[in-house]
Amino acid sequence: MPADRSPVALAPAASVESRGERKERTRRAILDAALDLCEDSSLVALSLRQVAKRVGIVPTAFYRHFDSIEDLGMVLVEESFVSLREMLRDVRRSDPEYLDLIDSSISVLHEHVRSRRAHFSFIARERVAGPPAVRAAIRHQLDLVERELAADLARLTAPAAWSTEDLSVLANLIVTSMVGTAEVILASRPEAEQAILERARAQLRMVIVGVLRWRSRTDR
Amino acid sequence: MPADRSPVALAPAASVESRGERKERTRRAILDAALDLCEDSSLVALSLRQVAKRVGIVPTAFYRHFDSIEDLGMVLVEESFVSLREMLRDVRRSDPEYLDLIDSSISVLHEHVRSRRAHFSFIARERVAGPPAVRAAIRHQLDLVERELAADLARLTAPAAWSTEDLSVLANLIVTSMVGTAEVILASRPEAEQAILERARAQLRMVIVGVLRWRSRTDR
DNA sequence: AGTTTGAGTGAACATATGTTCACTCACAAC
DNA sequence: GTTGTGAGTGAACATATGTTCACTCAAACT
Repeated sequence: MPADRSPVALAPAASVESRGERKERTRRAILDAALDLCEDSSLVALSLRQVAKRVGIVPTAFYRHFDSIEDLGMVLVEESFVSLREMLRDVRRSDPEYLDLIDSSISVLHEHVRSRRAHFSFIARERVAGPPAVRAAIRHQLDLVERELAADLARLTAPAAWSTEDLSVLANLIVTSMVGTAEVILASRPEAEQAILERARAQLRMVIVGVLRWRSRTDR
Repeated sequence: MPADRSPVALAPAASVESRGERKERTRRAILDAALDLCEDSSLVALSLRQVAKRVGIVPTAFYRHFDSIEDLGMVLVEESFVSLREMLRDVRRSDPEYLDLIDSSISVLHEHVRSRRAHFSFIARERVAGPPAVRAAIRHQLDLVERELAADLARLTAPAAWSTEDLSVLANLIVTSMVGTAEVILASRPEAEQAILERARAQLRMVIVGVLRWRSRTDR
């Protein structure tokens, strides 16, 4: 009875596959199952046996791929931040179709949150609720992102007008509101999504334009 | 052997107590134990037996007070928002000692997060990681707070300058950044706290002053 | 005084969990 | 063709979990 009524199982099974390919396939299946299962709880409430059952393997086989659920979690952090960085890459390439960089950023965010929903949900959730090591890893990654953004901003603004501290604060602000917006999008019912996006745009506009004008008027 | 090496147990045991007083005491002990235990995981990873052991009662006695852990969680939501509203009350009474309302708000936030740490931690965590019903309850409460803040802001600003939609967006922005700041304070090591507070102040100043000036310059 | 009530007990259950161990047996290397 | 490796198996374990049931026994009510 390997047939279990699980919506997310192993894989469509490629015709012929090498030993390594097979292993990679179940590894992916484990990661996907974990990502999916912890979406309505948390990594800390996820059991090894749950994911094994979902994947369609025996619990012990789990150990061939990961030492523990926490170990699995650390891999998911890496993976999720690959998704997040892909998003940042798209944000940086300012879409010429949009006049406003802020509006296009929200669109890109929305698009990526939709297509990589599980990853963004994972970051938002485990950032505050995950096992300590996972929490720390996520915070570290977010700090890195923040620093990169500060460097980007330094290139975009007049060097004299902004101190590195100011840039750092601004970068932190933007990253924080980005995470917040992602959370709101994730929590929103699909039909309310457009309204929420419009609101997010208005908010980001308020903040960024406000901060920029504030800064340009301040002497120090 | 009722003596268990648990740092948070039942209570110092009042001299003579009525039946109802006794019940209330263990009820409180259960709430406190749950609040404390789920701090480094989540409600979804909290077991009935854990809290029973911590309190020093037998697992079945738990049912005399709550139907389930989730039921307990709903009570903790109510309780935590009492703490949050106490903070808001203190924020509204703008401390005459401080010139700047923003600075004083951050101080009040800091003070309350310290004294009611478990409650704020609970809200921040379960908001995204709790059981669905708990998540929904927290979101609902935050929406209420947001609406009240919008009403406050309406009283504080020129009626013509701000549309209700704008006020709503601004209120949302302030609540969001309040939650974010609380999270940062909760996660910070004590010795870095002052620096973090200074940064939070700078950030809130940027945002609020920026938004205000932005708005006053906009015609529509 | 006698009776009722209900917080807390203790045993028992079915089930879920992490982890171990010896095993199979298809693929890869020789 | 023989051999070895290592992903996946299946049984077994000790322990943790939610929930039940019949119980105690002191405070509260009559």
